[in-house]
Amino acid sequence: MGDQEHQSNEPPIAFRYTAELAGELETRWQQHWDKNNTFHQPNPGDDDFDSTKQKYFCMDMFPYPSGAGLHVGHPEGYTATDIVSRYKRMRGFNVLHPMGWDAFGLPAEQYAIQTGVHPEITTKSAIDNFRRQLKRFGFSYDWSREFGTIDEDYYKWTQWIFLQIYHSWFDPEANGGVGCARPISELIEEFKGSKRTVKLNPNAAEYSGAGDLPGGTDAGAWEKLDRETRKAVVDSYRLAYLSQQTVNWCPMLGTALANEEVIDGRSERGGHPVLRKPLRQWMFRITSYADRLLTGLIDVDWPKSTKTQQAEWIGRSVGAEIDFPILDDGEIMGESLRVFTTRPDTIFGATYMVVAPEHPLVEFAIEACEGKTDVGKLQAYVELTRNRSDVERMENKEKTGVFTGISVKNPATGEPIAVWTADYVLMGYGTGAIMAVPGQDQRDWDFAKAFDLPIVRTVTPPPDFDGEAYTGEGVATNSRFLDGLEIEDAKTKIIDWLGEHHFGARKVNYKLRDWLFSRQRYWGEPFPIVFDERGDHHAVGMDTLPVSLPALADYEPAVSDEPQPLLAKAIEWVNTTAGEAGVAELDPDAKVRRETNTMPGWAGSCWYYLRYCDPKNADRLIGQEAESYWMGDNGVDLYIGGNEHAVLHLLYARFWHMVMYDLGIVHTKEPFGKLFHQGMITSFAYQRSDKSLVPIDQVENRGTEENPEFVETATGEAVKNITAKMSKSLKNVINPDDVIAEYGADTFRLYEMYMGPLEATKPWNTRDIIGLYRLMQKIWRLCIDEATGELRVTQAADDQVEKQLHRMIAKVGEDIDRLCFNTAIAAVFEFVNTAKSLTEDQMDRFVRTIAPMTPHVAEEIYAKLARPGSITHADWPDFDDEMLIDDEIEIPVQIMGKLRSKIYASPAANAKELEEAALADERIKELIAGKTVRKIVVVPGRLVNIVAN
RNA sequence: GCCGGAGUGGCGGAAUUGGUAGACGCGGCGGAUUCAAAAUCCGCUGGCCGAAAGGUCUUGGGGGUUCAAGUCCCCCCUCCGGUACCA
Repeated sequence: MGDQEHQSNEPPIAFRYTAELAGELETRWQQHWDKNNTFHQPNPGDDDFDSTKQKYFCMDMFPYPSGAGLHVGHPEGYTATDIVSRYKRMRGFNVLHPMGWDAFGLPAEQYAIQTGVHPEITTKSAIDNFRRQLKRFGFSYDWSREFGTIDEDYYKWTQWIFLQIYHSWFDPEANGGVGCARPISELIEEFKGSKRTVKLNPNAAEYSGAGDLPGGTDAGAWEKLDRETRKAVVDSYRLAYLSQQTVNWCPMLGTALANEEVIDGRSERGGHPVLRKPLRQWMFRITSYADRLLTGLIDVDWPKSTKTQQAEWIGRSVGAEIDFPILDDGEIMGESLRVFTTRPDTIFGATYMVVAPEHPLVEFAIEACEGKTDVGKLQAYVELTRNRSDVERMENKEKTGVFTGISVKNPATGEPIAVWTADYVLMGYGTGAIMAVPGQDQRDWDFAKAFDLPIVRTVTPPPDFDGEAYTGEGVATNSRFLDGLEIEDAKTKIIDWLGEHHFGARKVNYKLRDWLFSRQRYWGEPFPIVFDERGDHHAVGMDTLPVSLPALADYEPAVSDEPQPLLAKAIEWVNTTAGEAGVAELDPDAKVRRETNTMPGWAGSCWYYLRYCDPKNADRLIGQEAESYWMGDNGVDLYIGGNEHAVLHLLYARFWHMVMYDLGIVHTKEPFGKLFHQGMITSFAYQRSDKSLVPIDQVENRGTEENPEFVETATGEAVKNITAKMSKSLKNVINPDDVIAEYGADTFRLYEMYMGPLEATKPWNTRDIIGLYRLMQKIWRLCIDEATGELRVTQAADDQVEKQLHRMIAKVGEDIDRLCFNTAIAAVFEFVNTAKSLTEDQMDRFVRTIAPMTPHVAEEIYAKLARPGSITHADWPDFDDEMLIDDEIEIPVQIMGKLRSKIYASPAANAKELEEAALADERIKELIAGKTVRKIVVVPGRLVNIVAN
């Protein structure tokens, strides 16, 4: 405080690199870039488009513009893509580096409920704030391509894509069995022309396993069918379909959620409890693409962990479906219970069956098995499990169940076995029924023990095995004709046997479920669908898009057990005519009601990368020329974002892309050629001994700087200094605006890139920022006279500096290519620490090298050097390979692998020369005296190792 | 439980292909400058032994392969992320 008096006595250094100076030059250049459209990238077909250049599509995961503004996590990935984009421009690429807004979503709607302010108003002001903050970082986005998912021009095409999916079906035989989406009109033509058997889609999830196929599986000739049956058949093929089904209902959010959005029985957003409730919903037949979604992962350059996560979510498993004939008083009655198993080889050990409580056979048993089992108990069990939430199910894994009274015949042993129901079998996977093999499955073992059911081992465990169920390798036993076979051979043999006797066949199953696409919220894209008076759905006409979201008087969800979508409140909007809605197949005056569900937040993010390529196109979602150029061979060349999207967004977007690929809208098989996840930025936090966390302002250090002793102020309890997620409640959130005000944007960019590897989780440490601020000052002082603000140029080039400059250029370029920004910055440190003065030409190359990382200061010095145009479009400096080689290098000499001496030699010295030089070294001579040299390993240019004892 | 990733000085981290472990930054110590401080500049900074030269130990722990291991192999521990009654 008092220091200021003294400071004011000093002569001011007018052009020192301070936060004020940084702020001045940064905002000046940001305005300049804005005014001159410096980052504008023309499209193919534009007058100023340079078609000789290769493309580079470099993209961030666009943010949800929250009212809280940018978090320090946002600029981490954004700085990385900005550095790469600027670098690639300088390397002569046409760079597509866009930004937009993922702007539909719950927070704005929740806020609207509280305040009555329309979400559009709050969202738009949040966008303005985000844009202001991003511009303050100097990111080189082509802002002319900016859009939000809430823009009508944009969601018009989101709705359009929905209709493309709605109007399509998946032909699994197409493309030699790979499968392909085709227009639904082609399917109908094939039905009409009798080129295809008219039947319900055998792969339709809404029908499978339940045995409730209306009109049977084979419907007969198309002409003879009534309207309802035709419709049921066609809808069973559509890639977008309506289904009355049990959904994940979240009462707190007032909406149903996709499986991917439910984590441990709670909502992914907010962590609210999720219940199971039947609801009529729009679904996407993403399961048709399970195999392509899986195999497509092989060729993309994505983090291994992300590929694994998606692969596991898809959950392919190979096994067999086996029919167990249902017995009526010991006689086969014609119906069978079908199960899926990955271990058909263990069928001789299948001593009982289990079906899920929702399985139709249980319903049948309740009606038909009076006297064979306690039907009341059975019914009570079904009731109990239905009301049990997922959270409860996960917490309590004790095996429970009831005998259904039904028996089936084990086709392998011929023995009758009992059918039980238990909630450890899930209706949603396989056929909702299993053959229980307690000898080889721990869950079945636990159940068998709990209910005293027989256990037969069919794989011989090792002699020292002392566990319960044995799941390891071994040979079959107690399995008649399989005995002695290894598991894989036994599987093949039993599947063949089952096939011959018509008991079953090989089958591939997936964990992936169809994608629930309806939400009962307001702030989302309306569906381009109407319902006629019979309740049948119709697509609105393409030329009536967009179906605009109507304003509402209030956004409060109706409190009701029967969920009611909010849009139902917009009565005038809901009720329209077929003519208005552009439904050609109905009479124009026919009354129709609009779909009142909205699309989930994922819809807009499923295809935004395509719109960036051609954001203003009014006629198509993307022009052909733009698509072909920007998507190129690889799709998006670099896509950076958080790994929280490893499954959700990245799986959904791939699915939409694949459908669009099949329909000829895009030409690459995958949307994102290279994907990278930036790590989380954490913060320091304090933890009590019970592992609970204490807000940062309730802790004090009662020790010293070197030996800190942190205690909670209120209680005096010792707390541990740890790193944890930044959160409001811990008061350890860093606001990027504050950091920029204190140090400038270039320093901020450098700091986040220097913290560590881009992918690593790293703690924010304000103490460390100063080092990067000092680097900025050193860069500035190296080029600018702090007293005059003029360039500081020397005439005579220093050889050593010249050499270092070449090295830095080589290192920085190489490190940017491999996204190792921390080591690139270390190379800049090394250069600046060595170089005391630069020639004009050296300075020019120096600032071009640092320009991708610190664009403002680089642009300022470049302008002072009076170079024409923006440094943005300057060429990346060349370096000379010759300059990277030293005249003489240090070669370590080891004896028995331990460093004993160093010799100096030409980097070109061969093995013989190095060996001689090493043996001639005084210290080495001394150390090997009296020993026998057994071997000398020489790695030219690296080291000499003498094996002597 | 299963799947992925990680564990290196006081702290963040480097070591790209098995070849000098600790680049670079922070912090710390010492010095120059200053009436003094800030800022800046210079030097030192993994532990232990030693006055020094040097020696010795050291990349979570234990074993192994190799002339040579932070890096490869086997076993174990800890932390982070994902996932889970998926048959």
